[in-house]
Amino acid sequence: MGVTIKDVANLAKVAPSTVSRVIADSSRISEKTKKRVRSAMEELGYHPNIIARSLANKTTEAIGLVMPSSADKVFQNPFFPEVLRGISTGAHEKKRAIYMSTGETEEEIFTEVVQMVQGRRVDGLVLLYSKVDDQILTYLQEHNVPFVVVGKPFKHSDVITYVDNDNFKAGKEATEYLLDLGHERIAFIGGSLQLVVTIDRLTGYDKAIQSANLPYRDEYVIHEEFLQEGGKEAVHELLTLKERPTALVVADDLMALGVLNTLGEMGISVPEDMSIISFNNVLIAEMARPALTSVDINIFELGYQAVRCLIKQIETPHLFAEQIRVPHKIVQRQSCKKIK
Amino acid sequence: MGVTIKDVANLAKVAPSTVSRVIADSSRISEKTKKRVRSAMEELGYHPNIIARSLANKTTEAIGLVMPSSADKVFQNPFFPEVLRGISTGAHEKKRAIYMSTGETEEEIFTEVVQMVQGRRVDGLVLLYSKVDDQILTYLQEHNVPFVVVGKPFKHSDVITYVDNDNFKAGKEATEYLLDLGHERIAFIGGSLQLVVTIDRLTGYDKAIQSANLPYRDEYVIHEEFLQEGGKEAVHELLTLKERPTALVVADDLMALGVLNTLGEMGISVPEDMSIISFNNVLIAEMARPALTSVDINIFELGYQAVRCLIKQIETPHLFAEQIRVPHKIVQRQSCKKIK
DNA sequence: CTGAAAGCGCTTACAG
DNA sequence: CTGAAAGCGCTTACAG
Repeated sequence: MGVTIKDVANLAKVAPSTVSRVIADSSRISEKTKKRVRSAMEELGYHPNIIARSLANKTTEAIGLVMPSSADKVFQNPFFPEVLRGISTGAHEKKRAIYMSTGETEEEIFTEVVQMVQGRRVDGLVLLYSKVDDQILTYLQEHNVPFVVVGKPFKHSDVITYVDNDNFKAGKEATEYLLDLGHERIAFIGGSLQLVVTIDRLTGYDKAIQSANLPYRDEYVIHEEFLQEGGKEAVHELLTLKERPTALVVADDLMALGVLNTLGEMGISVPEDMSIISFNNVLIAEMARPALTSVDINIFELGYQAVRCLIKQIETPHLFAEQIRVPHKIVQRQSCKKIK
Repeated sequence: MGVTIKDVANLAKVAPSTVSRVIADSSRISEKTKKRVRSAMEELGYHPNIIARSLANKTTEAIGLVMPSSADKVFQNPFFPEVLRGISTGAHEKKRAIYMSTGETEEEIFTEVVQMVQGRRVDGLVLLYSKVDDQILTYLQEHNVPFVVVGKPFKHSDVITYVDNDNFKAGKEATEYLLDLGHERIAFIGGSLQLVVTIDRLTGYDKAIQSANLPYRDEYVIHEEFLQEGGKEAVHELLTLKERPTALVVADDLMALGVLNTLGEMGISVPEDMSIISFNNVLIAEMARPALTSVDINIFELGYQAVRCLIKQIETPHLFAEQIRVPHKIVQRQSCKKIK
């Protein structure tokens, strides 16, 4: 192990700098020497040391991925592999490698990001979440590191590049869908209020309720984790109410699955006694019984576009921030019904 | 951006080498100067350049992940995020970062691996699959790169470190489970025969069939992709037979889901007309209707142990190869029934 | 079109 | 316990 540019230079009888230029396919080198150098590389089985190159020219051809904290839980939600699939596809097209953080707590992840950035391991980052007070985002902004966020930044969204659905509109449409079916007691089950996606969808829900001249009910808005367990908790809370809702907007399929199972255990049948519309439209939405009507948010595309934007930013400095809206679409299945 | 060891050295009035030793917390430096240097680092907001360190000491604190080809498809199977969760947890415990390949074809992935290795981007690799003729594995062996495989290597398994279930036994037990229910016409639906996991489970199936003195039927063994589509194809093949099987051993839950859906479409009910036992025990096994009896192979643990072994190998050279068996367990649900 | 030299930011024998 | 110097394997002005 250890064929270097020098060995190639010796064999090809040129200077190391020439070899370097051949690797970069510089137009200033004659075809003849290029050939000679290349065959020397071939003969020796030379492969460039990317680390050394990175140090010299300050570029890594790698992008970093920042997961939300509690990665452990994140991986349980099918959103993640799907967005990763989009990211991976985009990175592959642009010949970039992916570098992943593995921290569990917010603090650890912050440290990792600093190390990625200052350690010059990556040329830029994609944040796989967007939350209200994010020290990581602030850090990246301050240090002028190229980054893009999947989701809408809470603040300064006009100067930050991001890829997102129109979650306000999606939340509104989902709610209107239930309103159109005649429901008037509609509850909202979302994730943490720290997550911008929750805020946006909730705002859309509010708007729809308000436009329909229905009373706003505090007790109809629940926040839990984007996991089955979260859905379960939410149902328990809602069913203690005197005036139970007849329909639910659930901000995540996995959560909706928990809702469904818990309702089932309690003998409440969907969609007869309760209508449900959820978000993401991952495989489990289709598999659930009844199959879930769900808002398809095009997760793959979110990841794919995020990487494209990031690489554009890395390649052309001082680019203006770019905002990309990925369209959504309600996919109707069997979890909603007209109210009697 | 750009505080270096030199800046720190100047401020602390020591040599750069001393700063370096303080970073490494060398015992040869007095507490007094350590303190001085550390406060200088603090004051300047110093963070080590990991790339430079890697170049100097030839270590990266990162591990590489090699996906099976067609990563695009792999990400659709819930096996992947779960094994990644284990890997991420293990990597995090040992403070290693994860580097992911993004290639689509075998050729591309091979190139990426060579670049990771020769480019010194990673200290070692984990292969997330095991197949019959794997040039990547051969390459890593030849170049003495630390690596571990999730799954059993086809050849030289005694000198390669790997983490796997006892898939022979698991395949045998799954088949015996059906035999015990009185089934005699049992088919096997597996993945590509290039994958060792398929071979092992199939061999176990064969063994069980043989031990039960049942005839071996070529037409009862089908190979498809580990996707829903694969399950669908398999069912279409099996149902053309004159003597249809009454039970199926399916080597993957996602595939089993495809089987289930296709049988449903054809009006064949599970478990009344057909029993199914599958593998992996991911969420969809539990969600399927009927819920699938599935062999839990402890995917998280496969990933977690793989990383632990890898890091052990990296840290202690010339270690003997290690083989780890992760236990499996049949989880009974509603997809199997005694034959009438 | 090509080469000699400096530099990227660290680490690590070697010397004292 | 600390420092001066060489080196890790590249790239890139500068010079010719």
